[in-house]
Amino acid sequence: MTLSEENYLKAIFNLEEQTHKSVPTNAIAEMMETKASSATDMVKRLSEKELLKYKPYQGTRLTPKGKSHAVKVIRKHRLWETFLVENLDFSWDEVHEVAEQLEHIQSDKLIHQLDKFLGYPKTDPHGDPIPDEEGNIAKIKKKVLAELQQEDEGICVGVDDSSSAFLKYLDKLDISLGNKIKVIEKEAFDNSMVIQVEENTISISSLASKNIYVRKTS
Amino acid sequence: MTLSEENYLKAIFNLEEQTHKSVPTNAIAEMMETKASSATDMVKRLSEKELLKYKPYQGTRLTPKGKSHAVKVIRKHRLWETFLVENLDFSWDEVHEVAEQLEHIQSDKLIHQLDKFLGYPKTDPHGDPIPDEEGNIAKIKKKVLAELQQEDEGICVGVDDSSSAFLKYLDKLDISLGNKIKVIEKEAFDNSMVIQVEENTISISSLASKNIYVRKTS
DNA sequence: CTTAATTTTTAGACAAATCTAAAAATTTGT
DNA sequence: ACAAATTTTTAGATTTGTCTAAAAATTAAG
Ligand SMILES: [Mn+2]
Ligand SMILES: [Mn+2]
Ligand SMILES: [Mn+2]
Ligand SMILES: [Mn+2]
Repeated sequence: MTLSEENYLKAIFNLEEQTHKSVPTNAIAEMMETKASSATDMVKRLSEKELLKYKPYQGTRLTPKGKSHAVKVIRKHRLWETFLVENLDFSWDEVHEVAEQLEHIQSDKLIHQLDKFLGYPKTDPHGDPIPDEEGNIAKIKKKVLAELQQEDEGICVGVDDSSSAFLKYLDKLDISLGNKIKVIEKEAFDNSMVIQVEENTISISSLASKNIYVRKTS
Repeated sequence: MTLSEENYLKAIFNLEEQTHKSVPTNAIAEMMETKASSATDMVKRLSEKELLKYKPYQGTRLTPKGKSHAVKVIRKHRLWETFLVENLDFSWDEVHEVAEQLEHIQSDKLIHQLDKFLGYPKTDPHGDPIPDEEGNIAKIKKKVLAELQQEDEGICVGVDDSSSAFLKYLDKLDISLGNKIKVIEKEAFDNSMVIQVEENTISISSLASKNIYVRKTS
């Protein structure tokens, strides 16, 4: 399995998770930041290897074999991100690029031992669940902050957009995983919110509140 | 810089260190386990990028730029090997393959932080010096065990052959880095030796004793 | 239902890294 | 010195992954 094949597999897995429908070629190309013709070529190769089912013009779906491989790559990605933050003083907005490389290292022992070294973490630095050795992914109970009503309280458990720009913005507002968040006010006009994060009271836009996940506590 | 280019650079660096002469194409091909024609192609590409000087039929020598890059890859290789042994319970005969992949991960911060995390180790699990951030490689004072005379004593500081087979053999004999070794007897007939390693007395062949490095202490 | 817009595939080209087979240069042996 | 052996390079082919441009299929609109 080549690096490029693994990246496509991961992209297709994520797209399929979102819609639970067969994935259009253009969606793959967009996610991979490549051309549709390249995506077609790759999809044909992966189909040849029985990692996915592909019908021309009908899009693709991963086979169990393809899914299982994609999940392994995601497991590695999230374990490495955890290592970078926990042990090498990376911040959560710096880890993605490096994990994007590390996720392709081939060694069962390495990943097993890394998991052990980290103490079998359940989630990565962005709150995303780390698949276990058998490929099971725990479902994390979460709601978008934007859905909470005035006076509602929750704990920050993840982000939808984990781009460096958004994560840095959250750092500036002192919002991080595990923080207690309370909705003070919701502005109907633009859907912005005034929230209390631990001790601080701040205002955030609708765009931001739609990208923050919380576990409701009240 | 591609993975393959980095592997060639490292191979050429090592060959040049051995002989301090310009490196023949066949030697490169042999070390890379590839064909001479492939080595020629790659050497031309690296020459194009000014990482080495290549004159047809005359062999190649790395430029300072090429050397510096090779040393960076070696630094990464040895830091990762150290991490695997120190933190992930790998044994010294298991690390090479994985480090061979990890050495190509591109991130200055990663390698700087890994070095810090490990406590700035001076040598890797095979006793080889780890180049510092500026590319300086400490010279390790060492002698092959085979050169010691009867009654001489030393400390095991490295191995020449770090193949898995040889390292496992050393494990079986309980020889590891830092062990005190004393020459009890040298057999003129086949150059085998009887040595005392810490508390154990064992006999080793000439081939083995030529692949073990010691720092003489008496 | 037929045309227009969009999506997807095919055709052909290119760079990287490799190979085999053949040609060319260098080194060795007498 | 000259033929033979060895080393090295070239020529041409292959695989992976990508691209552009054009053709084909599907979907949307009037
Ligand atoms: Mn990746
Ligand atoms: Mn993540
Ligand atoms: Mn390598
Ligand atoms: Mn080593």
